[in-house]
Amino acid sequence: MNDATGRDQPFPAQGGALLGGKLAFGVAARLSRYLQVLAQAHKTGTETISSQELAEYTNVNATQIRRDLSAFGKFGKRGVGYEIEPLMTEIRNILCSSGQHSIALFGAGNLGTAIVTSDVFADHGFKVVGLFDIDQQKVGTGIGSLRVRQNSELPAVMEDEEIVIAVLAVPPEEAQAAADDVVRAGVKIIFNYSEALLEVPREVTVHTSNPAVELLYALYFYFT
Amino acid sequence: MNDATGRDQPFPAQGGALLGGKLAFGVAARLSRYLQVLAQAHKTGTETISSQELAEYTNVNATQIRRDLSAFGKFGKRGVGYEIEPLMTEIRNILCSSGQHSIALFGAGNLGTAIVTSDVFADHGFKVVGLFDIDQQKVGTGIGSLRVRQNSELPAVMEDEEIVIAVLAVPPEEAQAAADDVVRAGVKIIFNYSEALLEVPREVTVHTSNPAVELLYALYFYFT
DNA sequence: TAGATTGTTAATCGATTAACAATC
DNA sequence: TAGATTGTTAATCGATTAACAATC
Repeated sequence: MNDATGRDQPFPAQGGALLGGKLAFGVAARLSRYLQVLAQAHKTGTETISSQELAEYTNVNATQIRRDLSAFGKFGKRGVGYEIEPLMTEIRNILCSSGQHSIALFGAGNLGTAIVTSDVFADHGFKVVGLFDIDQQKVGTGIGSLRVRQNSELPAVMEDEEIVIAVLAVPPEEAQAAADDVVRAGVKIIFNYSEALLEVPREVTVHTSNPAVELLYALYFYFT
Repeated sequence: MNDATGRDQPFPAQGGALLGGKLAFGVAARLSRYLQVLAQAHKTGTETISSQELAEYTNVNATQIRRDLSAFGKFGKRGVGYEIEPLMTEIRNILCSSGQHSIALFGAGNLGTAIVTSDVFADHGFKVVGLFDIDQQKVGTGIGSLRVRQNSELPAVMEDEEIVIAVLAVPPEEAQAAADDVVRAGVKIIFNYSEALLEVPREVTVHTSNPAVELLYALYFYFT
């Protein structure tokens, strides 16, 4: 069977989920969310989960979830659901994210400290390997097992570690300067916790954390 | 002209953006993101913005943006773009979010402190009116102009202030207990900064912050 | 077996995109 | 005017949903 592009596919074609072997944007985003829920359910000792339960936690329709997963194989058991651990492995393989990924964290203030001491990134194989701050008072001090470095030390750290991602936990007025530093050092993905708009070259991807934006439309649906 | 539902609409119907006077989910989400970018651009003193520029910052297609906006009126000037301040007012009206909204913040640790001292919520009219922690050592101390209270004081605070939103900035192992507290007090929207999965009644909406999820699929598109 | 849930189809709806006349 | 950008159309693609046979 051919997909809409008219070419034979290396994987079973399903409603355009795959474009020439590459996942469609939406599918990849949803698979990541499934993985997050699976990881948390796994922590609590749960062993199987149904598409219905996954749907409740991800706000993705249960049929959509079954359809997304069945594009890659028959991972479920009828009448039972999906085994969590094997499914996590499958999704990690599909997303090419089974390994460890090193990240550089900018900002050793309250937010940076909160990030370093939490598991939000660690749970998905992300490890903070460098912590940077422009405040000379903080440079040299330690947070957890990390020593705070100057921003200018990023290139040196990147000689030892392959760093593709930088997380900016700095005040909005410092965000652009930090972004410039990490772009210059060759980082390709920036996660921006500040509300500032960042100017970056086209090949660099910026993801901005936007709690207020999510609350705005949640409120809209609450009030109407 | 009728929309796909076959009923006359109180607003100009545009490709199903409006469902019986209520915005479609996707439209409301995008309008919120436009508002965030407009607010930041406004801060830097910019007065007009083109759909192309908005597209770069929101990762929404420029045609989509023009189409979303033109469903509510002709806000732009051909050859120039959109005036930022009036457009913000229009979008706030569409989203019914022109006023101030009070939020309760749980967790007076590093993350809670970072939130209270930043503008991410304040920029969109959200004001933290109550700060709560279960750590008795912290209760009574002050962060900014706020005094840390016991979780059990939430109902009392809600007698003075209408609080629809709670933000949970607590460790994952405390998140469910905090969620139970806020649900019991009648809060309808929870923003969860922890990675924990929360069990809440059907009428309560949970939004979970998921930086790692966004990085997972950003990495996928970087590696493929 | 009986109950539950997957895998899959088909139909509909919303999002995306290119293109371009209108007009500032 | 010339250049730029909106407002709008039309065509395509992906997401959503209900429904249900297959099967654990």
